[in-house]
Amino acid sequence: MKQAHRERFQVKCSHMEPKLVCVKQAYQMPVGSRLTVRGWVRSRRDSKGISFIELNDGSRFKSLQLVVNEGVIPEELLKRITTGACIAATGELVESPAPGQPVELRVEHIHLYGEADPATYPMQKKGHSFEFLREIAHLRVRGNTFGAVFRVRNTLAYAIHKFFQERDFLYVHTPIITPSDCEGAGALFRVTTLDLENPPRTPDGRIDWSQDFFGRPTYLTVSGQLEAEVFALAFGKVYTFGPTFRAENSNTPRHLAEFWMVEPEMAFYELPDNMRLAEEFLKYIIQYVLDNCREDMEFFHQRIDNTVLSTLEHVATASFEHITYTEAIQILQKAERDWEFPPVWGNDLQTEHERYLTEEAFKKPVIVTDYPKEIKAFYMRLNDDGRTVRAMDVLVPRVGEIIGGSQREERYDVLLQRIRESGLNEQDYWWYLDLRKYGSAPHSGFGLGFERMLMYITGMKNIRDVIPFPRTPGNAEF
RNA sequence: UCCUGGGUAGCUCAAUGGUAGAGCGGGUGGCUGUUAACCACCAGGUUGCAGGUUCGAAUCCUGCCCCAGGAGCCA
Repeated sequence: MKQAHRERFQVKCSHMEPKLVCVKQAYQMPVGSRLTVRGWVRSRRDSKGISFIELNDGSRFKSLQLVVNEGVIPEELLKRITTGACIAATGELVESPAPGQPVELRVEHIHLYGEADPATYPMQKKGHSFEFLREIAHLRVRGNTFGAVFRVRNTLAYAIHKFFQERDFLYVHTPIITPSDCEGAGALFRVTTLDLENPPRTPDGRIDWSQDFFGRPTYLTVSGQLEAEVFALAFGKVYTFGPTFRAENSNTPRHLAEFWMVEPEMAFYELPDNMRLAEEFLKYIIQYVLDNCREDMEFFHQRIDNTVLSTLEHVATASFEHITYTEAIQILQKAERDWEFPPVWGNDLQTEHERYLTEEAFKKPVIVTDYPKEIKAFYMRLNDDGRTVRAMDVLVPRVGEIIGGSQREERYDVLLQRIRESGLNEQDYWWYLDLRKYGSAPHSGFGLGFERMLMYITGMKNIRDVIPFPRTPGNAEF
């Protein structure tokens, strides 16, 4: 009876209009459904009287196997369906007789949207080096690794918004173009409409920036923090999530000239509250990716870094280590190690020091707080000792500093003093100082490098492989 | 920017002063409900660029360009 019912159902199905679905949906459809899927061919394998096409549309890691029996489509068309080609396929979803996939599509019809000449199409079935794939960033996204990277990137971005929105944070869009050198350090990209071949000059021969578009020098932002503080002192809890630009000539696997940063800023938060939020935040977004990108994460675990799943599961549950800078220096000085730079109180922690702390001393994320004021930014709140500031750096294995933050200096006189000490022009910070003059409050915040987080989660070793089109010194292709 | 290593076929690499090769990919044919398929044959090169040394340079020397890793800067 049941069998007869199913046969009748399938006959009925075969007369139904095919349903247009993505590959991810196709795997969830009942056997017997008539479907149309569209995507890009990963590979074609021919046998006597039968061909197998792997079709991927980016909707999930796994491709859908299309089965083409001889004579169903013209031989001439089949030959043009090669790796990289874009097609639509219509057919019936059937159980697969072979291991490797639960279901497959028995093809009735194929439409070829766009061919991909196999003699010149650079993506091969076999693995390529990441260095080579960077040169073809417009095509690398069709491969397994970059498919997984950018699905995880999407999910991570969503998790970040979800975390803050669930906690009543306001998402604020801080400006991309700013007049201020926020950190007081670091090279900026200048924004100008002046004719660089023949710029207007002042009587003493200098470039006359007053004739520039904004009537003053402007730059691409290196941080939205100062503007986020404005919003924190009106909305309480806010965050920014946007592009950030650094013109440093950094050539490392951890630096980009254009990257994305998440910067929460909270009124009434002191440093311990800030630390608690950072830890809760990291655990939440890691757990969200583990729960929602299982298939992609298993790929990273198998092919990229076989410690990635266990590390993330550990981080999502273990508590972070908390130490002060002073304690960190003591630990480093006691360590039996030949340091290239011996740890000395007053000097910044070197990469080798940070890695020792997080990878060897504690083997988990470490939050280091209360750095000497000389090595941190002017806006960080001065401790009562007068020597240290309420800074915090979150260090994680392999990536190093993933979060940098602090409690902000909310006392007008102290902040003014720090601005002057740092050699900054206090007039440039008039509105920032005003925040301390009118209704000031203790407040804190931090910055998370989005791509660094993505490296940590995926195990990818180079930051240029977790952003769609990396901008680094000497490279702005695409 | 500094230090180190590298640049040879579409890709990944070999050839250590003496005829530029292999695997993969590509083409052709064969075989097979295939799974990074398999077998055979074929095509494929300004050895990063410019000079120099040498009878002879992928190989040695000089300069430049590009890539990667480490450092600094930082997220």
